[in-house]
Order: sequence, then structure tokens, then C-alpha cells
Amino acid sequence: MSQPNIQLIRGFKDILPGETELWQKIERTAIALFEDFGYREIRIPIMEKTELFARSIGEDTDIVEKEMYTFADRKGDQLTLRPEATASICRSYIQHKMYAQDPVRKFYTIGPMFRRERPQKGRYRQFYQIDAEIFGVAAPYADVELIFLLRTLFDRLNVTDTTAHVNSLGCPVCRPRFKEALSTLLADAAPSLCSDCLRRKDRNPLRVMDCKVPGCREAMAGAPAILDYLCDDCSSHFSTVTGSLTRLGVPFKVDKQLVRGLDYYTRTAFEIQTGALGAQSAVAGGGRYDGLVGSLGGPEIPAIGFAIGFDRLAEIVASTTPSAVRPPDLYIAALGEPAKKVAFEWSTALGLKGIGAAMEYGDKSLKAQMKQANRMGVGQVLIVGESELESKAVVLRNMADKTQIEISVNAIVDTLIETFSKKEQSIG
RNA sequence: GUGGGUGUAGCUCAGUUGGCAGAGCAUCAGGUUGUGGCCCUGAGGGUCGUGGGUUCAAGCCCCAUCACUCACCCCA
Repeated sequence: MSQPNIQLIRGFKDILPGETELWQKIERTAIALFEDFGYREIRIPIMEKTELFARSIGEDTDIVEKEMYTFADRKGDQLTLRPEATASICRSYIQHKMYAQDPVRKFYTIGPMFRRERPQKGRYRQFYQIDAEIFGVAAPYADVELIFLLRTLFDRLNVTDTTAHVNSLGCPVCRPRFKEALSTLLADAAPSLCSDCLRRKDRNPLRVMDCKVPGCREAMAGAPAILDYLCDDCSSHFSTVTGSLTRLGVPFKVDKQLVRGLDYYTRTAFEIQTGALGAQSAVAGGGRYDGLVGSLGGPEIPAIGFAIGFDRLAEIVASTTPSAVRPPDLYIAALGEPAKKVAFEWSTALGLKGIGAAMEYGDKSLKAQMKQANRMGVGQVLIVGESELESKAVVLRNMADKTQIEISVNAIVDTLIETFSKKEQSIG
């Protein structure tokens, strides 16, 4: 009692009633869309051997070294709370040899991911993603389909203040030539780079391109664009993507600055960006990873996927859509124990028929119960006390216009069911 | 991991040069024996984030710590 109350873990959060309605709506919208386009749900575990992420993301990246939730279990195995879904889905695809019958598979999954970082706006340590992946399709239409789905989903959720950014990152054939050109420029520009970029120069040269420091921006003004270094295959792939997006009427921006941090990305990279979230501009991101399945020990199968930041999306949707919590259909105000006893039975019978009937389980005055009904926004209140039980007729009060009618206690549940189903129809 | 801002009632926040802990909203009760919203009256609710220090005296000053928050690094 005198000990401090237990608080939730830093960077974690509760999603409370009032918010969950919105989360469910987003989930339903996404699932319906995915199913319509032939995606199947896959549910993968929340933990994997650390090695899976180390191999897919890269052994000596910051992510693996210090930004994952990694710990040893009692046997000493290194385990990691998944930081993303893609690696696990690849693992599962390979482990169950899903490529054997038909390498083309489309998946979606929704669930929590984890990162061990200092939280900030739109970035939690447990966060949620809506994820979709296509395996076994090398053709650019897979890329377009995913971007199209993102656009459609956002439209259906009335999220309009967003831009799709697309870029190509090349492939193992053409990317090295680009990196070389970039390194040459960086070496020359080194004196005018900020200290962060000097570090990035060798470790993650692509990142220098989107540094915000003015000096770096100037130095990088004449930086080579990877689009100019694409090989013929990558180039025609990319032009099919942009051409097809245009024909489908999906607005997009070719963004030469768009960079993905991980080596396993190839060719198309895309992001949905918004201005609504401070420093966190991306609500969704994805790209092609043609080499990943092979590098994890599977056959050489191309793949592409995206992840939507659920928390960020929910925040945006919440700011534009009023929350609509449906009040109970009926409130039963019961006075005295005999009345409560029958009222409770009525409420359960109504609940079975899909009619929500709230009531006060404790002992409260009629006034208090009316106040509560009013606060809940209930339209109809059924009043049942001693005199009603005696006369075998209860009172049904319309809260909006204050009119009251009497209803016979005999077959009251059926009468109420009829009353409320008529109402639903006239509203619908 | 680094830096800034903020921690006082369920919520939003006042709190003066250090001098008895406050308001609005919300909750509960009464005004009306069994009828809601508006109004009036009253009540409950706080180890002032936590620990230490200075002081006759700390919500206020000092140190530490934790949390929240924004940004950086990084971005899956």
C-alpha cells in the first residue's frame, strides 16, 4: 500500500478504451483490403533467435549492436524481441518450404515490434506495424501493387495529407559503381562536412545525403544520384514502376534522397510521408529485398514488402476523425433488490439478442441512475421499482423528449427486442 | 547513448521575495421519499515524481535520481 505504484515500462504504452475503437477500425479496414487483393494472414512469433536479425539486418549495424531488445534466456540462447516482421516472415517462408508448391505468396501481419531506443514523438519501444509482403514476384507490378494498396488504405481512412516518395536503390550490379562515385565525392568534401557526417562517410555514406546541416547540404549539392547509375535492368524496372503508378492515378514523387539504411534492400524503395508528426515524417515504408531470402539460406527468390507505423497512423486518423463510441441501447434503472433481480435477467436476455442494456448493479437512487444514463448518452431508460412490479407494468422513458410509455412486464423482453430492432431499421 | 523542456487532486493548470496546499472541470451527496441535462449548496480526493541537502521554516533554493516530452544519433 505504501509502496509506489507500479508504472509501465519506459517507452511502452497502454491503448485504452476510447482509442481501441479506432485501432480496431484501422485493422478492419486494412484486413479487408488485403484479403480483397489475395493476401493471407501470417502470424509469426514475437521473439526469434538474435542471429536471424543479425544476419538479415547486418551484424555490425547500430540496430543490431545497441537498438534491439536482446537478452539471454536461461539456457544462454541469445533471443531478440522482433524489431520488424520481414525477417521472421522470410524465416517462416524458408522453414516451411512455402516456395516448393508455389513461390508466389502474399502475406500480411499486424502486431507489436520492439526497439531499445530513447522514445520520442511517434516512436515507442513497443510499437505496432501493419505489414504486407509479396514473395516470388520479380516483376515491377508487385512494387506498384503495394504502393497502390498503401494509397488506397490511406484514402479509405481519410488520411489525405500524405505523399508517396519512391526511389530506386539499384542492385548488386549497379550499386557498387554508385557507391564508388559517392565515396570519391565525400572524400573531396570531407573538410566541409559536420562531425556526424565524417563518421557516416565510411560507415553509411548514403545517409550523408539527407543530413540537415547547411554545410553538408552545400557539399552534397552536386552529389551523384543513384538513378543516374542504374543498370539497364534496374532502370527499366523503375520506369515500369513510375509509369504504372501514373496510369493507376497514384500520385507520387521521385525522391533521390530517399535512402533505406539496410543493405538487403534492392531496387524500389518507397515511403509514405506526412507533415503531421514532427520529426517522424514516415508513416509507412517499404522496398524490394531480392537478396534476402537467399542470404538467409533459402532459394534465390525475390521479395518486396512494406510496414505501416500503426501508432503513427492511429495518431493521424485520431486527429481527423471524431471518436464514435456507441452508447448502450437501453439503461435499466432498477430500485430495490426484487427489481434488480428481474432487471438483471432482462439485461442478459437482451444482450443475447444484441441489444446492449446497461444497469447499476449497486444500490443507487433513481436520480443517480438517471444521471448515469444521461452521462452515458443512452436514448431510452426502463424504470422498474416496487410499484411497477406490483402493477406489472414498467416505464420506458425517452430521454430526448421526456415522453414515457408503459410496457407490460409479461413478455417484456420480446417487446423490447421488437422496439429496438424497429429503431435500428429506421435509423439504417 | 547525448542535449533541452516539464513533473502540484482523476483531468487542465495557478501557487508572489521561502511562511497553514489552491482553482476550474470531473466524481459523490443534498436542494426534489421514485425521474437526467441548467442552477444552487456541500463533501471527498494530495506522501507537491522520489531521495538527500540548505533553512527556525521548502511546492518554491541546491544536488542526485526516476518518469514524461521534444530533438539529436539511428531508423528496421
